[in-house]
Order: sequence, then structure tokens, then C-alpha cells
Amino acid sequence: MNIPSLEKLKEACRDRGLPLTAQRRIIYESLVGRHDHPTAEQIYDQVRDYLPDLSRATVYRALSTLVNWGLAHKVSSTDRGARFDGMTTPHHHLVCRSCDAILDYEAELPVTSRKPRGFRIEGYSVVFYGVCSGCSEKK
Amino acid sequence: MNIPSLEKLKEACRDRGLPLTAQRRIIYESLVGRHDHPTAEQIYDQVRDYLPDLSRATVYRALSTLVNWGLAHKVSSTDRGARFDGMTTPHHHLVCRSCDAILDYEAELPVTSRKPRGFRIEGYSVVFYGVCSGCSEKK
DNA sequence: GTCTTTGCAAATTGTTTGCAGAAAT
DNA sequence: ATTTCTGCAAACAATTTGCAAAGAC
Repeated sequence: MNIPSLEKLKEACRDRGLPLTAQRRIIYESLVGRHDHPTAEQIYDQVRDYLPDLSRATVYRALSTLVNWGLAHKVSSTDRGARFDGMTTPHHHLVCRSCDAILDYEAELPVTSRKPRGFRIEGYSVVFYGVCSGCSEKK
Repeated sequence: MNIPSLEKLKEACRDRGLPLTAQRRIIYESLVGRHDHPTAEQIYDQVRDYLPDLSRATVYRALSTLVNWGLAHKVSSTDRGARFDGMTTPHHHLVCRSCDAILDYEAELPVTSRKPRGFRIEGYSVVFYGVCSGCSEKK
């Protein structure tokens, strides 16, 4: 599928002298190929079309590994489990309060005014809350 | 304890014709009285000093009710369960990647540049990631 | 007295772990 | 050949739910 991304995974494994298994590869491709910030369960559902014997444990382990290697992010959420993000470049999020979708928002969003003291800032992210276009139309 | 807040809870119950129980009152006071964004379990631990027979289910139910009534917020997190926030005025957060603390950051933080299209924005919040002063010193 | 809330225990849901066999290098 | 990974099943952790008794108004 997404060759440039796949190269990153291969390289990550090679650098660590670790094997690249089919499971890991397809889980990674599934994650990178979608932009809805899926749960582990959603990845599991999708990847099982290709690997019917896949187990949930493998999905959790693979996603955890990808996060540790910096190839994915675990996005915080309030319910229905953790959500994962295959986009690792800095970006922001739009959270729909109606359908719980998390959309990527790639833009420079400089935050003005002063920064907090007594806290070493390493990054920031802006989360917009609202209603996505799909939910607006349904109403 | 915090009389102005307590009035808000009383009013919320009165408006709905619902009883104000001791459990609800003390859970609410506990939440409003702290600023570390506790988990349900932490609220449970604290409130049990006053109500030893309190059950976890009641804590979960009360917190859920407070969120539904707009008297508290459920703050997303990646692990160790949901965290709750008794501050309902708009504000931002500092998240320590070392100790997982969530600190309130009250400030005007206008976000410049364009806003996303096809998404009705109702609010936004800036999350700063970094290391809190406590963790900086430990190192 | 009526209707809501509580505590308890059991059920659910999301995630992690131990272990023996399979797979990658 | 060695080391890591996988699938399975069991363990865990966070949260929800059904129900009878207790509490608020």
C-alpha cells in the first residue's frame, strides 16, 4: 500500500535487529491508511480480513510497539478505549461531540500570549470541540 | 467547604426536582476542592474518609451525573481511567509526560491563523505537553 | 407516599500477561 | 540456532448494571 510509510517500519525493525512480521506490517499499514483515529478493536476488525487468525493481543502489542518506536501516537479519549494515530508529524484535532470522531487538522496554529511558568513545554496541540459536517447534516 | 460551588449543585438539583444526597454533595465538594484532575478511584478514596460505606458505583454514578449537568468535565486520558475536572470555566491544560499530572492553565490563549472548514467549532482547548516542575527537580 | 439514589454483587468492556509453539533473521 | 513474536486463554482493571432496601422531599 503506502510504500514510504512501510519503509519507516522496515527501517525501525532493522535498526533494532528485530523481525518484521506480517502482523506488524499489516497492522501498521491499516493504521497509517486511515485517518479516523481507530481503536485497537477497529484495527483488529480490519486486519482480520487479511489475517483471519489474528488475535487481539497481537494488535495491542503491535500498537504499543509502534507507539514506543514513535511510529504512532496513542490519542487520549474519554471512552470506548484508546485511539491511535498513524500521523506522527505535529498536528491538531477536531473532536466531534456528536459522533466522537477525531479528525486531523494540519495547520500552523501559533498560540499567542504568555506561556505557563514552572513547566517545561515540549509541544502543544489544539483541540477544537464542535460538530463535524456529517453530524451537522443529519440534524 | 466551598459554598459558592455547593450552591450550584443545590440549584441543579432543585431545578430538576431531584434530591440532594450526602454522597452527591461530598463527591462534588471533593472534586471541586482539588485541581489534580482525579480519577473516580481517587475521589472514592478521599470521600470514604467521610462516608466509609460509600460504594464505587455511587462515585461513578455521581460523577456521570455531574458531567451531564455541566457541573464537571470528563477529561480524556490515555490510561489509568478517566479523569474529572470540577472547573467548568474555559481553560487549558498542562500535561506532564513524566508523572501524568494534569494542571489547569487559566489564560487567554488566542489561536491565530485560519480555522478549519466544514466543522462547527464550539470551543477549543490548548494542551501543552512537557515536564512539570516537580519532575524537573527530581531529575 | 412517591420517586430517586444507594450499596452490593455480578456483568461488561478494554487491555495485559504467561506460556508453548511458530516465525524471522 | 537464537531470539522475538504470535495465539490462546486466563488475569486484570475500569466502569456499568440489576435489584432490593434506604433516603430525600
